[in-house]
Amino acid sequence: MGSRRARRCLHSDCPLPTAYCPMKDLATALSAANAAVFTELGLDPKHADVRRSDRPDLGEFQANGALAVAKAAGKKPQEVAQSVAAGWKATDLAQTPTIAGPGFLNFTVTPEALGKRAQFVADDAHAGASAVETKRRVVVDYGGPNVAKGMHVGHLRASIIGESVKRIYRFRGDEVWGDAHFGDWGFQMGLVITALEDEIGGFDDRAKLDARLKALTLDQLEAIYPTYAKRVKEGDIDVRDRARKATAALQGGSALHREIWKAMHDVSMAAQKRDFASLGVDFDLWLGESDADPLIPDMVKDLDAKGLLEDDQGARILRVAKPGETKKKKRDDGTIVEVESPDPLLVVSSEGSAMYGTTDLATIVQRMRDQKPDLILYCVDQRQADHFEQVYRAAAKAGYASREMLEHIGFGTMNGPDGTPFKTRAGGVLKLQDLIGQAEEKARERLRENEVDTNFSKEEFEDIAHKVAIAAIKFADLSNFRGTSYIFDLDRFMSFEGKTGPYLLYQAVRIKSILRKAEEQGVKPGAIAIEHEAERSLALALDAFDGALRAAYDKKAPHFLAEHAYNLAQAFSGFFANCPILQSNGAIRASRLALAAAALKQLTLTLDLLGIDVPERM
RNA sequence: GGCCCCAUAGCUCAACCGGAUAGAGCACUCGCCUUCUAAGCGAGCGGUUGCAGGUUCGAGUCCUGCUGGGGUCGCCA
Repeated sequence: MGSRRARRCLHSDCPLPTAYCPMKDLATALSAANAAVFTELGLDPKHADVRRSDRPDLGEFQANGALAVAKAAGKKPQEVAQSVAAGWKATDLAQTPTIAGPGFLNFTVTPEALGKRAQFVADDAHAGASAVETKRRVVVDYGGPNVAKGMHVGHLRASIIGESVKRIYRFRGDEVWGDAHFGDWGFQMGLVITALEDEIGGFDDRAKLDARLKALTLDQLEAIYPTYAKRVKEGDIDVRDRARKATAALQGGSALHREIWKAMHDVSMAAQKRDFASLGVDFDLWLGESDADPLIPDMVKDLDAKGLLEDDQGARILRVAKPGETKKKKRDDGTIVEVESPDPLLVVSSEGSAMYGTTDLATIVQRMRDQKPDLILYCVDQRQADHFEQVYRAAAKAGYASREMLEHIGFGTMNGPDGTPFKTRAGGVLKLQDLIGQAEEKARERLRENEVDTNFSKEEFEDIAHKVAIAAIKFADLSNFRGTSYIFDLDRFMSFEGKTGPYLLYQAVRIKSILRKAEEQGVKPGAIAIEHEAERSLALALDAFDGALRAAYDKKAPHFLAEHAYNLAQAFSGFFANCPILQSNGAIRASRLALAAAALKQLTLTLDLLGIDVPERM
């Protein structure tokens, strides 16, 4: 099981399968069978889709295409539904559908089909998940740490969502590179270099500079940057101009500036790697904006040769608006003018330096050269949507990449209880490590209260606390649709009750405990048979994994998988409460044990796709 | 001011191509540990989907207008 060849469903082209092929999820199999009936009746099979029902009291699956088709065929929905129902042949998949309301078809699958499907999930290395039909090469750009800023809560979403998207794409068979894309090349670098210059009174004293660079820490960079950024923001022209010149010097190749930059880069990189590791986030490429820098001169020449650049107020710009695309814009003096929209991409600043759009464009060139991707996903704050639109259009105009293969996976902000972007009580930015620390402390408290099976070693205790903390933080984030902002409330996420990360870990750990005991008692899993209502619910939950995975993949939205993980955990919990495993005997015990093992495998896998690790005990 | 996003139960969030009685969790009320981890399970309570129109067999979902909130509008990223 598990090889690519073996994963192909032999019935995928079969018009009316005579036997249910468990490689397909039940909704897909029912849809195929229903489509065959539609075709036989001369109805458009695209309306034959069957999905999980909103009305479990009437059936487990539903098809409502009869209503849509009836309109096109000029028939009554009820009549269409009746002819479809009459056209259904009894198979081992489902019984003839029942008709309800204006023409809804309701299906109930057979216990045999459910058992076969659950058995497939149990035996399958991918726990019932399908692979993509055509593999693509995909770069996922996420995380976006900044050299001059430590990781704080603002980086959480980019890291958490991007990591999950990367895992989802890879799991379905694409070739995927995650790239951290460090913010290590823009104006900010000139700014911190200028700040350092002020601090040590110039760069003339070589020994002094060396000593300072040697002692440099990320904490210091973090302290310097906001101070100077604030000065510029508040109108300090002198600092701004010096920082711009320093930026241009760095990018122009000044050895001194590069040396200072490197010291800052290295100290920051080391600290960021620790933070990412603690979050369970890993990259295949630890590249940054600076790595695209060598490509910029040739790229600018190329853009120029293609006649795409224009001089404008001392800068060089690339227009990306199509004819007629304009917007009204309010100027500082209050007058309203009509300008092109989107704004042009600023390629070379009046100071001669590269802007972040320039770097992003050059990074596309770089990726097309090195990874040759079919798709590049940018997991970045929604507020940068306009910026990416500019860059993508510029890339398309220059012929570097098609517009379709560049996609911004935007997400909303993480807000505090007051609904504004998250701050600490003191009004500052909460560091990532402090946040994780707070979550871990809550986990420790709960672990101490629990007293179950508590002969944890110090190491295991800390490991569990960490895993619970990360699970709480990540699941809270990923259970919201990424596009909207959400309110960060650590107490709620760590409440250990309800729809939380810890709940999911708890369910997984309970299954592990049973499997350990089964092992000790020499009980082996056996053929799955679905009899009890709770077994049925669990099998249906296991079947739903692939649909959730495909939705998460297509929409680049991990919350579909978060939802699935919760549904599965709940279905297992109901099964656990109603269907004794080790207390039962014979074939029933073997079947239930196999179901439990399948649930654990799929739950662990789903959580892994969300970037969440499961401890052995808790 | 232009453009984009959002508004769903007291709170935090779901709802796939427009489908049936809009779902979860928290909070609140009640029941369940002699039984594989009670961080659990079951039941109840809770809704004019911001407002007003429109499209249609059918609208939380699509269209128009309005109200409220957020974001954004070239030399930061």
